Order: sequence, then C-alpha cells, then structure tokens
Amino acid sequence: MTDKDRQDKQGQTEDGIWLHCSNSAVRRASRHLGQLYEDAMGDIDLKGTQFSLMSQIARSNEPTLKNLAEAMVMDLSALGHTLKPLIRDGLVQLVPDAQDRRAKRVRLTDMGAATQRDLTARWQIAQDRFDKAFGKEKSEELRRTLAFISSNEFAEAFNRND
Amino acid sequence: MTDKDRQDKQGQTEDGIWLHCSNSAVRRASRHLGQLYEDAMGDIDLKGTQFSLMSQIARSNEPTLKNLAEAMVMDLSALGHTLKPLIRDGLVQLVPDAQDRRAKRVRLTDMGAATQRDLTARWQIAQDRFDKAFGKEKSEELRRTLAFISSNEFAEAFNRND
DNA sequence: CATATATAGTGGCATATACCAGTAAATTCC
DNA sequence: GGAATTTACTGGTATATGCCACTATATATG
Repeated sequence: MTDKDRQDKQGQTEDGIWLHCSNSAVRRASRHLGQLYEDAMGDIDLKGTQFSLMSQIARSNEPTLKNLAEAMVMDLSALGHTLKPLIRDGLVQLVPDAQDRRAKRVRLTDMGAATQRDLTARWQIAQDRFDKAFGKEKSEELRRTLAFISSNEFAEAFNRND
Repeated sequence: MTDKDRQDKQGQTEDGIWLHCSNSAVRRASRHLGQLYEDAMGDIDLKGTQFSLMSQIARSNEPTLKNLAEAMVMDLSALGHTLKPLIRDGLVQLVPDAQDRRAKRVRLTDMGAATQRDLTARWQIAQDRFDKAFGKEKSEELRRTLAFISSNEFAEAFNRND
C-alpha cells in the first residue's frame, strides 16, 4: 500500500501536512478551537477574537495601540482594523495619550467593560470544558508552551543560525 | 502591588489572557508562527496558508472540496474563498467529479505541483529551525497534540457534558 | 415515481490579519 | 536649533475564515 493509497473512505490521507508542519498544525488547531469556543459560549454578539481582545484590554492599564499589539503578537495595523467594529459598536474607545501625542490608549467603555464581565462567565464554561477534555495540568502546560512559542525569546532562537 | 500595577515599562501586563484562555493562546501562537515561517521561507509569492493548502492537496488524491475542508478543519465556503487566488493564478484547478455531479475535486496544475515542490525545500528550512529552537521530540509531540485538539474525538470530549 | 430531505458548492457579507505607503509627532545628531 | 531618523498610527489592498442563504444534485421515503 503506497502512501497515496492509504486513504479513508472520504479520500482523505491519514497523514496530513499538519503532522509535519508546526505552522499548519497550530493554524488548524486555532480554527477548531475557534469553532468549539464560539459554540460553547452560545449566542453572543462578539467573536472569540473580539472577546479575547476586550479581555486583554480589561487586564491592561490603558495600553497604547502599540503596547496592545505587541502583547497580542499582532500587527499594529491589524489591531487597528480589528478594533474598528468594537469602536463602532461603542465597546472600546481610543484616547490620545497626554504625554506622547502620537500615541493612542485603548480603553473599554462602561458598556464594553460590562459586556466583557458578563461574557466572562460564558467563556469560563468553554475554558472549563477544554480543561476537562484535555486535562487541567496539560492545559496549563500547553498555554505556557504556546506563550513561549509566541515570545521574542523563541523568535530569537528560531532566527539564530547556529 | 496589585495585579493592575504589575506591568512592565511598556504598560503591558505580564499576565495575559493567553495564559488563561487556550483559544487565545493558540491564535496568538499561530500569528507568531505565521510571521516566523513566512520570514524564514524568504521572498515567495505564496502565503504560508496557501503553501500548506497546496501541500495538503499534493498529499491527497484529488480530494473533493468537502474532503479537503474536513481534513484542514476548515469551513467549506472558507476553503472555496481561499482557493480562489490559487485558481486565478493557475496553481490549482477544480474538476467536476465523474460520479457525483455536485462534487468538485481539487488538484494542483502542473505549475502548481512544480511550485509546491520548489517551495518545499524552503519550508523545510523553516521547519528545521522550529525543530531546532523547540526541540525535535517536543516538536513532534506538539504537532500530535494539536492534531488531537483538531480532531472530532476532541470535539466530542469537549462537548460531552458529564 | 414523486416528493421530502440531505449533501456539495457558490456568492454575499463580516470579521481577522498582514504588508505597504503615507502622515504626524518625537527623538537624535550634527 | 534645525535636519535626519525613528516611532505611532491610518488607510488601502489582499488574503484568511466563518455564517447564511441559495442552487443543484443525490438519496430516501411513501
């Protein structure tokens, strides 16, 4: 049986690129988790990404766009675009920094903070399900691992050519 | 020192949502890896996602769109959208299935197959860097872990309420 | 066989995310 | 202190990804 023939009845190969490419593997998992978390959180008006972003804003002390982009490991302009619907809907606002007039600080509006608080309970349900399905210890370890992969330290190791 | 005060000089909190939310953690890592892999692969005309997709097509035996979407854990319509630029650029083509006239099978064109082969060497460089930075064993284990998280088996465990 | 239902794909719309070019403000360097 | 450079953000463009509504085809059911 050749590799190409080793396929299930749907014509899929059992051995996908995601078992060889870490980048593909992570993206694929993020699509699945996005799905699972949104379903588990039920009928809410926010996307998972938006809730994550608002949660990080809530945890921060009025970060500038730059700060927040770095924390989220997100392109600055991508962050700006992603915030637009939240600003439009009155959940987030940008306030110019007093010291540096180039910078804008991100804050939740009262409504945004209330929304974030309310949804946290729903998010916790999803997260609890993940922990139960995956194992609480392993779950924490996985998040630490992924945080490491997302770090500058890892980027330096990755780009170091020795 | 309160949590809110425990911030580095950029105003970021040390303790981000990604340490608590597995969904956020995976998305964040996928942004970073997308970055690192694309940089490591150098100046190519394809996005990482497009290369992954073409690699999976190359590994499959002319899957239908449905098959491919399931393998990639991707929404069917999202897959259709993602393939459009590749079809437009003559790297991929869709051929109607002979038996089921609803279904279309995905295949690489000759140019697409050649492109995919050529870029594989570059991708391997990026993957080797990942393995070196993260550890070859741990790297394989991580991919298996992520494949599990991406599986229907995991979805069932996640959605099981007992 | 005719109708009801299920499946595969498409198109529209919205968000997610990145790169690049441009603007404005701050900082560095004669 | 004024020019050169760096930094923070914005807007445009392109891909990534998902949901919904719709069409066409296949399958199941009476």
